Amino acid sequence: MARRTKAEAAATREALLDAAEEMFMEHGVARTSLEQIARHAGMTRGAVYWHFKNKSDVFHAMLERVRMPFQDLVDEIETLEHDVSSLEAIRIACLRGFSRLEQPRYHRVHSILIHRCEFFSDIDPIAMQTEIAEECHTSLQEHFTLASQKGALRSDLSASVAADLLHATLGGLFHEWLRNPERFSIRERGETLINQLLLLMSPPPFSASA
Amino acid sequence: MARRTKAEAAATREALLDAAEEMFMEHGVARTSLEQIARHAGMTRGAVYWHFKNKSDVFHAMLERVRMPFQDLVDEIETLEHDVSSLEAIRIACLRGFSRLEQPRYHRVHSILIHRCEFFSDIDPIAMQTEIAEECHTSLQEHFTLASQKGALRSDLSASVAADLLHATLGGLFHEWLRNPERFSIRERGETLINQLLLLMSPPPFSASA
DNA sequence: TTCAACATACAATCATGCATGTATCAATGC
DNA sequence: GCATTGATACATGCATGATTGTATGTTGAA
Repeated sequence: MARRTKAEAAATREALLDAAEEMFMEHGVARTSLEQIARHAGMTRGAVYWHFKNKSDVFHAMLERVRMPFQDLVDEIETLEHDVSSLEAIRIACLRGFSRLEQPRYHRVHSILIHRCEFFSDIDPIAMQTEIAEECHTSLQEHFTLASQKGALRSDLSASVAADLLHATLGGLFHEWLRNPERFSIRERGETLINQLLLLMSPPPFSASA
Repeated sequence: MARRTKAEAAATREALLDAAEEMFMEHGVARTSLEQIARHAGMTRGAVYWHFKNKSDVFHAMLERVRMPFQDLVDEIETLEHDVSSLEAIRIACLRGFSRLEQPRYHRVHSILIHRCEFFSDIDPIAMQTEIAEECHTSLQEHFTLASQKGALRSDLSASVAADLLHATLGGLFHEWLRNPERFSIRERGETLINQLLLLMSPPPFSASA
């Protein structure tokens, strides 16, 4: 085989990334060779080196296919429905996030990023995780601050601590689920936990808060 | 050099494990060769292959040096001080755990387990993480059940959900800290979060609970 | 006819496992 | 008390296999 049409070339690129996903997932990034990826996609290493610089480049490209900033999830909701409270927006954004995570591709790539790769050459998964976490944390911070100003938080709970708490809970749930996704649905347990936590954070129904 | 005394041999074994810790931490498990470990300990691969079967064996031995079941932390407290409430025991156990994590060796080994190793040959870090997490979760479950029976929980909060919540929070905090340990003290932020969360979980001071 | 999109071939680098050395400690015999 | 001996605690050397990067083919589309 040789020169294909542009569309075909793009298709093999995607196929290579699909293959990389599956092999990374199954054997880990370090123990997956470019040969394995190529063969699993029905190609040779030549194709890989044509489309990508090296393994790191494949990895980056793979990650690029799944990005979901937390803020985007919130924005989406706020443009969709205008009159939701701050806490409710956060709540729904979390649920949306859970749903996305259960999609195979998102699930797999995050699992690879968290559990199946060490840093190698010019890739630093910790930095990537940090970036994702930070974006989420900042967004939570802002929305809890807003919620606090609106009196939607218990008076003995600061916006900052509330953000830290929810962020930690989300992170913990995320990791717990990624470790053994078949044990429970992150949508279901996630909803339970978030509902409960936000309920605990809300001001008591009949009590004058400061 | 050749045959040393037993004590000396044991010392080189420890030195090899120390070296392994540092190299794993710095370069990741997969990218660390036994040669590197040996050299960093001032030995050759001969010493490594004498004391250990292979890299997996080194890894296992390294992990064996840091074990801290959550239940042990609780037991320790309950034998130390008798009349602490269930929630208070949980609280103190968490704080103890945070303190241990800040010790360099615990910190390093957990960081390696979480961030610096993929599965390889007969080692499955995910299974190990699961084991640790499960032990902690079970223990929390029991203690929250006890607390609930004693009326130490809000009436609208089940022991099961409470355990899940705290467990998720602990896990999230743990991962967040491990990612960037220099950003904050897990003891300090941990204490703040746990205090706040347990406070939210406690029954309101003047209100008849069912 | 040219160049994009691959396949193939090749050299070089490592890491691993084992086989084999070797020096010293410790026990034993005398 | 001392020589002998055997096993211990390593060091060294070698063969093997796996991967990587690149250089060089090859074919079909435009």
